[in-house]
Amino acid sequence: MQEERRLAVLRAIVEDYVATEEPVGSKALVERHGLNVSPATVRNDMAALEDEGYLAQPHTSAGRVPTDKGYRLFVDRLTTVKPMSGAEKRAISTFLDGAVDLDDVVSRSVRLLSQLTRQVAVVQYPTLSRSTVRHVELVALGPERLLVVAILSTGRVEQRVLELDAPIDDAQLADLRSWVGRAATGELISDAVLALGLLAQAPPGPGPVAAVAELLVEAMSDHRSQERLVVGGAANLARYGDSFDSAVRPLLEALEEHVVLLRLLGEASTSGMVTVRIGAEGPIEEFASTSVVTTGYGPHDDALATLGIVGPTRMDYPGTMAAVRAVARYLSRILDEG
Amino acid sequence: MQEERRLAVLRAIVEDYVATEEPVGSKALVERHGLNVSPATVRNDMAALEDEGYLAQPHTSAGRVPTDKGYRLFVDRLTTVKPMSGAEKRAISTFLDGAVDLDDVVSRSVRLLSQLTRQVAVVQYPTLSRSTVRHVELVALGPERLLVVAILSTGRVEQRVLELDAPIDDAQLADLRSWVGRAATGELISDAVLALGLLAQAPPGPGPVAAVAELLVEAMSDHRSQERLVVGGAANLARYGDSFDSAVRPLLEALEEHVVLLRLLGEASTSGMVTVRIGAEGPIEEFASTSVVTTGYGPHDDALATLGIVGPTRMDYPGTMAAVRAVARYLSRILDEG
DNA sequence: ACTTGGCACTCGCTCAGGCTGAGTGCCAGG
DNA sequence: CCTGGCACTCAGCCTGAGCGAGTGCCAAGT
Repeated sequence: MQEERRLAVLRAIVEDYVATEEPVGSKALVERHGLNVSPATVRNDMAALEDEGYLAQPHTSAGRVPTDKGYRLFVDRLTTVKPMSGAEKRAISTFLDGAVDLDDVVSRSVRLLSQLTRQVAVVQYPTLSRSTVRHVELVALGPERLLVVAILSTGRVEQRVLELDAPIDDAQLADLRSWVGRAATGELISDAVLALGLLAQAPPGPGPVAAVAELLVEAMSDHRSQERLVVGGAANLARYGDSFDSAVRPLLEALEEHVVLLRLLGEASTSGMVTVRIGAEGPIEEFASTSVVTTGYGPHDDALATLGIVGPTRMDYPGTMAAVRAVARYLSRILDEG
Repeated sequence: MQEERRLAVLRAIVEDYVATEEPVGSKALVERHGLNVSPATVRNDMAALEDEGYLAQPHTSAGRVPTDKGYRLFVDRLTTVKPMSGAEKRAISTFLDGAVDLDDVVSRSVRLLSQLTRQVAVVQYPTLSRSTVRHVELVALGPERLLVVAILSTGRVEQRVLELDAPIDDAQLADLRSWVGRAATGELISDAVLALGLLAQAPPGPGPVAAVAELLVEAMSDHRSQERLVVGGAANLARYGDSFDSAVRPLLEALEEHVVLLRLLGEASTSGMVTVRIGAEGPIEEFASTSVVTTGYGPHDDALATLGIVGPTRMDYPGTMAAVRAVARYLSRILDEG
């Protein structure tokens, strides 16, 4: 079947181009891959693939290069997921198991991912929606100033200073403390927020409860932590040897704009699956000439947050996807335990 | 006096080279600056300066370029500090005044500094040595697990989980809490550590006090926060147009190695003064072809931490030094208030 | 003792022209 | 539908010439 062979040709071209970074010609193709046809045949196939938009020629009389559409087809239909090697698996687990707290876990993940893929890695902090409230502490900083500290099961600590309308004495504070503690401790954040809301509106509640509750809602709602993310391996951008000033600079700038990055990650946050966004498929123009490989992660295979890499469209998709998936899985497992 | 003119020539060469990025010749020099001598005279001076090691020639018949030694002399003797413009001052204060907490202050400072200097900015988190303990909270997570939370006057919260040797009951915990609170609350960190140390060794102290004290020492000692720093404006590295792969990549890598950066900042942390390390003057080879402009900052003009920029040796030293100093001052003032 | 104009020399940079070779498209035959 | 052959294209590389900015040195002027 010639259709099948064409796909094989496309696959071969993608693989060669990714490896050599040079337009690949018909002759080299049949030599390097075991295609049992002549270069002329391959040329015909190439011409057809070009007509359909999967390939392009940088110049007349140069080899072919995959287009974004070509990569898309490659990723969708021609990729066989290559499993991580045993050594790699071991490296991942030893690398991540040494982490001591959430910050450490995240920063290790970024480093790991960027080293594994040799691309720029981005890891979003896990949201708190699934974590529970371990403890809420109220500390009087002054007669009308209250420090509210919420300790969450992920090890994260959220804190706010609250200005009260009226002074509060020790007894009231103790009452407030025990009420809030009973309402929130051990609960899921969403439940704690709910309970505090009820508490604030119930008649026996003293004045500040409403304010405290509101503050907790704000502190615990995902904003803060969901906004946080870590970028690593920017040095890998240096491999964009050719188009530097034009390509790398805006990318570096975009990578420091965490808001943009969050949008990028948010775009395609499906759980379980690895998502690949190739070239201009996404809405963010700074990343129009890159590909983004992401996946969700979180305890219980519940996608709390997203992690992934940014790299040139010309990248090793199977390997990268495998690495992204593997890191996400290990990370999820660690969150499960912690 | 010809010695004076030579210095003027050196200054002019540095200024021109910084502006144009091209070796500067004798003719262009006398034209652009108001030197009332002929090109030939300037050539003689240049030759002399080259003999003394302040200038170098990229090629036999090209203009002159300052050497590291030349920049050194320029910075030490030829720099007139250019004050920030009113607009710049206003920009700085409005930019920094909007910050809501310490993290925000630091990240805004980095952005500001990198935009002002168009270089890579590095800001170290302020150490805690001058801050006081606002509150210490002990929370029982289980019979033998204790969460220790220290709230510091900077707004920073340090927390650790402590595994006890023996179970502790509520009464003991309350005792411990009040002892620790009395010993530490309101004190400078160093004093608190001292007091806790005494408490731990005193006969009436219950078992865990020693452990708690030790933990607090560790948590409050500068390690954690002093290790933290933020880097921004890496995109400015893209202006290293020429030597890219060779120069930028290792730099980007080094910038992610915070340990290395801390060493770099620590090297020259004098308070008040702006320190300039040019080229290979420092011990870190990754930065041998860059200059580092740093200064200390902190409340009460007390250098708690260091901040600065990393850029090519060919940089606008007066402007950069002014910007670094200005940001450090505003930052110090903000820490004073907060 | 400096400064200056003049002059010969160096050498990196740019541009045009020619060659090479990889790669293509097409066609006719199997 | 595949294949071998053939003419054609064109990017990349090399080369050589010419240009011009810049230098170093020297002899003359102040």
